[in-house]
Amino acid sequence: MASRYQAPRGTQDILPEMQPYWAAIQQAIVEVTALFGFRRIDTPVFEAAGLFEKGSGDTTDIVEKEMYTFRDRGGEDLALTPEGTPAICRAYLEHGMASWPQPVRLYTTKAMFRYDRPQKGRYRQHTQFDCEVLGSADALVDAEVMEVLWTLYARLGIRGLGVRLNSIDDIEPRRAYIDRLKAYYAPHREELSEDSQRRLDRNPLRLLDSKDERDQPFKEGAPKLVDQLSDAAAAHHQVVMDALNAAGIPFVIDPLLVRGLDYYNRTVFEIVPLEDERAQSTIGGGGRYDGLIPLLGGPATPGVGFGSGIERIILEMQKYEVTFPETPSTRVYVVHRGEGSHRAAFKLAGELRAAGIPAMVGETGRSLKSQFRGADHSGARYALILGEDELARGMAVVKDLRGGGEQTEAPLATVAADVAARLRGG
RNA sequence: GCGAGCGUAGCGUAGUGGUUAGCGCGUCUGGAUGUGGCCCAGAAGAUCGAGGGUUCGAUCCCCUCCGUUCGCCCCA
Repeated sequence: MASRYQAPRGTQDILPEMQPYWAAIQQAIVEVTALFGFRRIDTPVFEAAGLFEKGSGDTTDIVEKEMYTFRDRGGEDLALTPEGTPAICRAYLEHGMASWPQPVRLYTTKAMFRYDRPQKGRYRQHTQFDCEVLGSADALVDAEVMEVLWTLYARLGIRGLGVRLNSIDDIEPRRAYIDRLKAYYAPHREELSEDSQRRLDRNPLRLLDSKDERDQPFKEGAPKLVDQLSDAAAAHHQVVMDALNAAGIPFVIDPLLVRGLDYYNRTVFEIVPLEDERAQSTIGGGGRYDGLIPLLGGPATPGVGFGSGIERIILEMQKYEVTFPETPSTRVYVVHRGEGSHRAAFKLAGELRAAGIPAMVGETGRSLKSQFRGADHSGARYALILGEDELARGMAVVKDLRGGGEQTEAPLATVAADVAARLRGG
């Protein structure tokens, strides 16, 4: 270990070689959101802890087990943002966006923090692309946000994805369903796994999602929410499916898809790599949350949106061997040697940059050989040589680093313009 | 939070209960004193993840911790 310090568990440095992925994704996000009429918003890295306790649900894993909370010097209870939706809803209310033309379409990319056991594709700090549409109850919008993600992934060269879709009805009818579900499982409580016994009390919908052997016998006979939706939710669900079909987005209904946040109603979805056994491979997921803004103290305002993890998007891109050509770190490399050459080299590099040409100067005092190696590694097209001889004559040598390395001379006063012209000419 | 695997220079790796822990890539320097990419040579770079224990002696055995990977939970 090179240092006694290392990046905190579950965090990572994004090194220069990985930056092209981030830049490409950022660029694609800008373009795709523009196609759908979204506007960017940025919210703070931390918020009042209560926003998530109230909004996300204080019995959800994200809030109960994974939230980074702290009390600041003024005694405020704050939390590093664990998920984006409540923060954007808070901003919607705070800035009176209800008086904007509805619906309001917002997106952001920002760091999210969850205190969880790290694995590949699961980090304590990860970056999420988030889209939210506030003020529309239209089922078409549910399909539309899925299409945003679908379009983005396609642009980035990710293939082999599928949408898992479900409807978990509205709050009231869901309550009735949960009662039926509990009634179904109650007689078998003792036969269930410990996890599922806990779920029976805390989050019964999760029972259907159990992977434990002991729970399997009961899953089949359990009532499925999606099969007995309220009329309104069923109609909504049908429109979502129709729209997805119309858009040519393949999906499967997954009656077991529940998602871990309390505020969802009706549509929930995840986008997953089809042939991936990994537990944490979901690259995007979201749903409708008509009850969230009222929960935060706002007026009845429907909403739908999603989050998608940039780190996981990159893993998928790498799986499909999406790569980026190495970009040269400079165009012109100024090699210099001898008494006072550093002044001329520095001045020349400045002239080049003023002309819009990336330029670097070799390390003072290093051998020409070493400086030329640096020029080679930099990917520069031209090396300019300022040695004792050249300076004495007021000249600079221009060496073409491509091909045979042919050299010509030009006056110091005009060499920058000369090289600029040659670069423009190709 | 639970279970399991892994942890040797920047990266990839070899190796052994006991003299200076090897190799490749990369980095730096040089190849008669002003020139890159190939080649050659040399150098730097590792308290063998950290701490403790067993032992005459541990990188190699045991424990704890840290990190990472896989599964569970959950999620992006």
